Amino acid sequence: MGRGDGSGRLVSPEGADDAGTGILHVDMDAFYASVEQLDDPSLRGKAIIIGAPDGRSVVSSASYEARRFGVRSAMPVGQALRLCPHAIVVQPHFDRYLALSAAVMGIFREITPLVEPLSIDEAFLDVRGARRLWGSPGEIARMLRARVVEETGLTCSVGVAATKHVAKMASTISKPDGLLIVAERDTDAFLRPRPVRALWGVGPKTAEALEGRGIRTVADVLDTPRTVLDRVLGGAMGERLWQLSRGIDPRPIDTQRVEKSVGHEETFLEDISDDAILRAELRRLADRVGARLRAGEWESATIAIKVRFADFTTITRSQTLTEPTAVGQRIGDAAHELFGAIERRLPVRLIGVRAERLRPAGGAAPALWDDDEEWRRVEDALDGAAAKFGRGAITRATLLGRGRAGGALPSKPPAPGTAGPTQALN
DNA sequence: TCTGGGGTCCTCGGGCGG
DNA sequence: TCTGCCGCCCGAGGACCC
Repeated sequence: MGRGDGSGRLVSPEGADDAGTGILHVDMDAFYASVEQLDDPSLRGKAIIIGAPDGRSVVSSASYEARRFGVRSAMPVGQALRLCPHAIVVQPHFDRYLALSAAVMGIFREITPLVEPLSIDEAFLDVRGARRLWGSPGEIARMLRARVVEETGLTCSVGVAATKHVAKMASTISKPDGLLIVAERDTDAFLRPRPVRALWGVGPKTAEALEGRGIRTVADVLDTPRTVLDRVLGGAMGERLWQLSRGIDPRPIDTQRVEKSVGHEETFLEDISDDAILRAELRRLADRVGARLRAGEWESATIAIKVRFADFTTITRSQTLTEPTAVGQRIGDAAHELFGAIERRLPVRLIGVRAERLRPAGGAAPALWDDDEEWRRVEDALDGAAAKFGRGAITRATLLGRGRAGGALPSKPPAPGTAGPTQALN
């Protein structure tokens, strides 16, 4: 989501040169806030902040009326309200955002199949193959903006360029409700005056490191030898910056991005020292992670936990399992083991569980277990049956007492501690 | 002022095997 | 058999993005 306040906006005039372009970056304007204003007319034209009202919440999105007062995403809600005391805090409605996101992505896919969603509210489109059908990239961008506002009531900003990186920079500069086309031949002139902070991957720390050496704009980067960039930023980042500042970005539109990890974390309303509460929370998070893995038909080979202490220091610990799993119980066991090895000197502010190194569930079975209550019932049945008959005697019928679709039974019982429907029944 | 939750990618250091 | 080198994997932490 864009973080600007809309000042210093640049847009292209009708009929602007779009030679050599073909990549669009579409970014919805203040997406969550705009959806709330769409659904509740009494909020229109007002400063609104999307966030939970509790003490430790941050701003997820803010209307442009609030941004004018300096309110930004990721800012603590308390701070935002000091900057803009009349702002209305609205609780997020993620289901609604997802539905509108799906509608918008649907419009994109009617224009070209080459759509790469980047997040809930933005996507790259490759329209180079759609010219004959819809016109030039500039014409397609204008049509797309009109369709989005007609069909959803929401506005978006679009950058049109020869590469993903320049298209993204262009959409950011055109916000809100704008269109900026950067013809291929104008790329260098477009990039040169931009601050280094505008380059993809340059955040506060990298910008500080660069500015400490007098590198403030893209033009400065162009004047800096590659060896210096490598020394300051490391090889990978040095190369990326060197290329992006020259408008080099060969990344194609990736329509098939796969998840690499899934996790859940939670910041407590108050810091917690009680071991039992923290362990119970780890179990709860592990169950949610397991449910997500099963829903996506994934297994995870590595479980990681994250602990943030009262002083905001944050540590992570991870463990590679002997067998990949999607079972909440097993994930929770690993999380407890990792947690037990941590030296705790301070109360805990945040705790999280993440499953990494995902792979498709072994051989697999669709996610049979789509809610945790059912899963617990099955776990209980499994434990009960194992105690009574031994694990080797467990069958699907023993567990469920009714028929369900699924694969063959395992040839041997699962190892203790790894038993669960995903392994036991596939 | 007091810092969410979901992620990705990169770097660095240590262990290990050839 | 010992040592050094190299590549690879793993774990931890940090920066960044929305």
